[in-house]
Amino acid sequence: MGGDLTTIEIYAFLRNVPLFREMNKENLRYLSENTRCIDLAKDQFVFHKGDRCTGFYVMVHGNIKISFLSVEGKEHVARIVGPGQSFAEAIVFLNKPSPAMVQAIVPAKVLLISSNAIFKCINENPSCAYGMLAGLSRRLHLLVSELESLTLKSSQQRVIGFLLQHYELDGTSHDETQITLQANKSTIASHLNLTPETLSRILHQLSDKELISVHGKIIHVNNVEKLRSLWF
Amino acid sequence: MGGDLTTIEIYAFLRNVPLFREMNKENLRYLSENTRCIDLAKDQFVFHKGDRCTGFYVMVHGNIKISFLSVEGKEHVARIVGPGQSFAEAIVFLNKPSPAMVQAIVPAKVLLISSNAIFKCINENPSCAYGMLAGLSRRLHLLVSELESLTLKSSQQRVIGFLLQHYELDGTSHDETQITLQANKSTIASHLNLTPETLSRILHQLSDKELISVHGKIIHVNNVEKLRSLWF
DNA sequence: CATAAAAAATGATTCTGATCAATTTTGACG
DNA sequence: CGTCAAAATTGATCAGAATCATTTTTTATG
Repeated sequence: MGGDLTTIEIYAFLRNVPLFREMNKENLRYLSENTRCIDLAKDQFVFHKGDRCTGFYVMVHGNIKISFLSVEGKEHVARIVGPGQSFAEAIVFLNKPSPAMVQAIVPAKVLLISSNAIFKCINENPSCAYGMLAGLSRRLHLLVSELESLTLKSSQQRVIGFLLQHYELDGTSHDETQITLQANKSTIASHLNLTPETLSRILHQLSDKELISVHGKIIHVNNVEKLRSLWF
Repeated sequence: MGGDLTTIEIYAFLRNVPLFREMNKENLRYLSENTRCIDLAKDQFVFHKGDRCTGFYVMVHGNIKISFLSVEGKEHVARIVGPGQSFAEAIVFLNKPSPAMVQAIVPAKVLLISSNAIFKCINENPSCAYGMLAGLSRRLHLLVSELESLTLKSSQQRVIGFLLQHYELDGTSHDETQITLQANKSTIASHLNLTPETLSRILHQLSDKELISVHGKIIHVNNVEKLRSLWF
C-alpha cells in the first residue's frame, strides 16, 4: 500500500478526478510533475486547524475526516473524504489558515498538488478554472443541502437521508442492497450531529421495523421504498 | 428608488463589488453592458426553488432572503443578502436548478449579470477567474463556519455570535455601538435556527444582564467584552 | 388619527435528543 | 486463542428549546 506513485500513475489518477476532467494533457502532465504523494497512518493528521496549505489534496485510498473542536472539546465531523475526492481547495484560493483539522481515520494515501502549479495552469489556460469553479460550486451545494437537513430534519430523518445517499452511491458495488460505513459509528454520528447513543437507537428502531439490518459496519437495506417515504 | 441604472452607473457599482475587484476595465465594461437591472417589491420572488438562472445577481439596495421550505412548510433562512453582496454564483457554474428560493424582504434593486458574459471574461482573462474562485471560496468558508456554529454552539451562543458579527461590520456606520437588524426578528430567528419565541427570550436575557439594549430593530451593544467572553 | 393586521413578547407545557451510568460486543495484538 | 481496550449498546434521567396559547406592541393603511 505504501510507497510513492510514479508521475505516470499520478497522471492516470488525476485524469479521472472530476476537478481536472476538463484539463488538457499538457497542463495535467505539469500538475502531475508537481504533485507529492503522502502516506498516512491511522489517526495521523494531514494538517491542523490554523495551518496553511501548499496545495489541494486528492485522496487515493483510505478515508480522512475533516472536523472542528468546540471549546469544551466536543468534535463535529464536517466531512468524511474517500478515494477520488479532493479537499482544501477553498483554503488555497483564499490563502487563509485552515478553519478545520484533517485526520486519517484509516491508513491512507493522498496526493498534494502544488498550488503554484495550479495557478500556472490557470494563467496559461483560463478554461482550466472551470473545473475548479464547478468543483467549488458542487461543494457549496452539498454544504447547503447539509445545512438544510441539519436545520429542517429530525435526527431520524438525517440518519435515513445518510443511508439513502450512500445506498445510491455505494449500492452499485458488490451487493446492490448494502452499505459499508467508511468510519466508526461514533464518527458517523458526529457527522450527522447526533450522539453515538442516539445513532445506535435510531438504527435499532429501523431494524425493528425491518427497513434495514445492521451487521457491524455493513448495513443491508431491506426496504428502500419505505425508507424513502420516511425521508420525503 | 425604482428605474434602471445606466451602463455607466452599473459599471461604477460593479467596480466596488469584491467579486469583480481584480477585473480589468474592458472586461468590466463588457459585463456592465450585459447586465440587467431588476426592481423588486417587498415579498416579491427573485426566483423559486427549481428555477434556473441566467446569471449572477448583485444587490444594489434593499435586502433579500435565501431560504428553504421543509415538507411541513417550515422555513429556514439560509442567508440574508445586502447591498454589494452577490448570490446564485454556484448555480451558474453548476448549471443546475436552484436548491433554494430567493425573495425580497424589503423593496430592493438587484443587478443580473449574464452568465455568458462572465464566461467570456473568464476565457479572456485569468485574473477574472481568480476573483470568482476567491468569491466561491469565501462563501464556502462562511457556510462552513455557519455549520460549525449550528452544530457546536448553544442557541444563546449563536445569538451572541450573530450580534458580534454584525457589531464588527455595521458598527463602523453612524453609531459605533449599535446594530440595525436587516430583517424581522422572526426571519433572523429562522436564520439562527431558532423559533421567534426563543430569540425573543434570549435577547431579553441579554438585556437583563445589561449586555445589550433592544429598541425594535436597533440593538445597542453595551458591553462587547462580556459578550465576547460568553461566545469564546 | 383610528383601526386592523402583523410582529413580538410572555407564560405554561411538552418533547426530542443529550447526558450519565452500566453492560455487552468487537477487534487488535501478543 | 485469550486478553484487554475501544466501540457499541442499552436503560434511566435530564435539559434545552419547541410548541401551544394568550397578551401586548408595533406597523401599515384608509
